[in-house]
Amino acid sequence: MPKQTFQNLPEDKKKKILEAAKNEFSRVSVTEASINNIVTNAGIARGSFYQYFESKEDLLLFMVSEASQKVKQLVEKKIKEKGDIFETFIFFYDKIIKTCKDNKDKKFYKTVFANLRANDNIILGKAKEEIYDSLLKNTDTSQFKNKDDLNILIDMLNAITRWTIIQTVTSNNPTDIRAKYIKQIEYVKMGILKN
Amino acid sequence: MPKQTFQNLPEDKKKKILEAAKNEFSRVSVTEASINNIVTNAGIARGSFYQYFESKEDLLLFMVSEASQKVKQLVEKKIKEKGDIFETFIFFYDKIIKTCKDNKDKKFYKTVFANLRANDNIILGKAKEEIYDSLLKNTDTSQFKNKDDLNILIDMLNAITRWTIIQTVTSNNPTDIRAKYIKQIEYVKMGILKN
DNA sequence: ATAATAAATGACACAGTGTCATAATAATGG
DNA sequence: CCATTATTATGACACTGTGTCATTTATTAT
Repeated sequence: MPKQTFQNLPEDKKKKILEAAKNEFSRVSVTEASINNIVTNAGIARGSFYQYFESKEDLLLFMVSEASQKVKQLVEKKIKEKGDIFETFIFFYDKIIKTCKDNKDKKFYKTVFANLRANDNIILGKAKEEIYDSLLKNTDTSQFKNKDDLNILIDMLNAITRWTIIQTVTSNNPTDIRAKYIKQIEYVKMGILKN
Repeated sequence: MPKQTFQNLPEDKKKKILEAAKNEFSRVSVTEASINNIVTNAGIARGSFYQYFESKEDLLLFMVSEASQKVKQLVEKKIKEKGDIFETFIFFYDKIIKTCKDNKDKKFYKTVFANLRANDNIILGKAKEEIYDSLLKNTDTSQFKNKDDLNILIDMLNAITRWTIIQTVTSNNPTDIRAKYIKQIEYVKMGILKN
């Protein structure tokens, strides 16, 4: 998290810094991102950056955690509505894709998602565990063959969804990727084999 | 691919360079890896590195592509035996994990896998497409509800397997991760819901 | 032995890193 | 109001790393 010094800053200065950061993180992965570029574009001194943030990773995490928090709330609402975990994952997928495509942050999210580490989740930070717990607690398992395997199911849906999101954001024709995704969910529900 | 100059090198010199590289790539991701460290440990001049390789990415890809090639052959053999795609994926998983745990390259593979880009596959380079084609061609779909969805199934199994491999390599108690994985495969086959 | 080809070298100019002593600014209170 | 204290801003500094390239060294062929 950013240091107090950053929180104390006037809004327009914060905004300028975050904008410069967004540009840089849209250009390249966080590892390749240059703090020099950020401070130059934000019009602050190099030393100031380190007054505000521990590192560029700290800054990026802060930038995405707001969005994570929003998605988390929507997902929690959804699972509580009907307890349908499949529907909720599709809802989650659609929300993420919408966030990525809708606005001027498109490039930013594309770069961020494409450069996630192998075991990073789409949702980073504590929101991740909170969503997981919420799904565990609120999923209706009455139609499941085995209620004890909910966590296994969640892991599986997570893996599939994560991969699909990355394919979608990275690719050019996302429409049939979504269709594939829906089919995959269907197979998880009903199985691929004849009985 | 390494340049001809590298291929021409005497075996022991090649080996020394590859060893130094393996050390560095075990330490940090390829992005963070320092060519300086590699050349120092290999006892060659900085300039020489660029006589041998385009970049450090080039070098790393070369180092993993041999292993990829081996796994590819084993997987192709397996799918041709019985055409059972589920069994083949589990076989693939086991092979990869074995490669990772067995030998002194443990740290190397762990670092490599943990630092894959979001849309990198476990198998990199052309071996990836070759495996995919081989699975498409040799899978027995006679028991499938819908034979046309084989590619969708492969994508799904790939997403699950990739995620599981990364969890396994990254984690400390890999045993129950494998058990979970087997259950997930089972759900893909038979479905999670009661009929 | 000599020319031609291939391999090896490290200095060079450049870009970026995190730190830190110091300077500028703001806040507080007597 | 000024003096003191606390907060914020700055950029020079020492460092590590980058890719290039003209030059040197070694090898091969004739």
